[in-house]
Amino acid sequence: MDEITTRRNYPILTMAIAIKLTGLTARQIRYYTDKELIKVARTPGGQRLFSLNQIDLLLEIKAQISAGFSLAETKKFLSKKMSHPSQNDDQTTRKILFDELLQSSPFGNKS
DNA sequence: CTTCTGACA
DNA sequence: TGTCAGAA
Repeated sequence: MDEITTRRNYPILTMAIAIKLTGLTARQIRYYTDKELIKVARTPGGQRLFSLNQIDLLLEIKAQISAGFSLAETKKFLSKKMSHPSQNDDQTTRKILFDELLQSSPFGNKS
């Protein structure tokens, strides 16, 4: 596991930040974490702390729920996602973004 | 002041 | 899910 991955798993983000970054309500975030859709870290005082990766998972949960999936289905979906990290790593993502750049015109034909 | 839990609508 | 109370 490289340093970047380790840092992206550092749990230091508060509820307030998670709310702003995901657009979800505190109620929803607590509900999802309680349902173990994702397991978050806690401060000695019991406050939830999220890592960048967990914020990302929250966004995926939001997308799944918005798409009409149940919590149970979303939970399975995330489990599968976790078991196939190679499908979503940086190299793959960068190639996708690069290919998209190649497809757009380099001559600013769109205003 | 912010977040947590449990509970009721 | 929203919201309220009481505690941390």
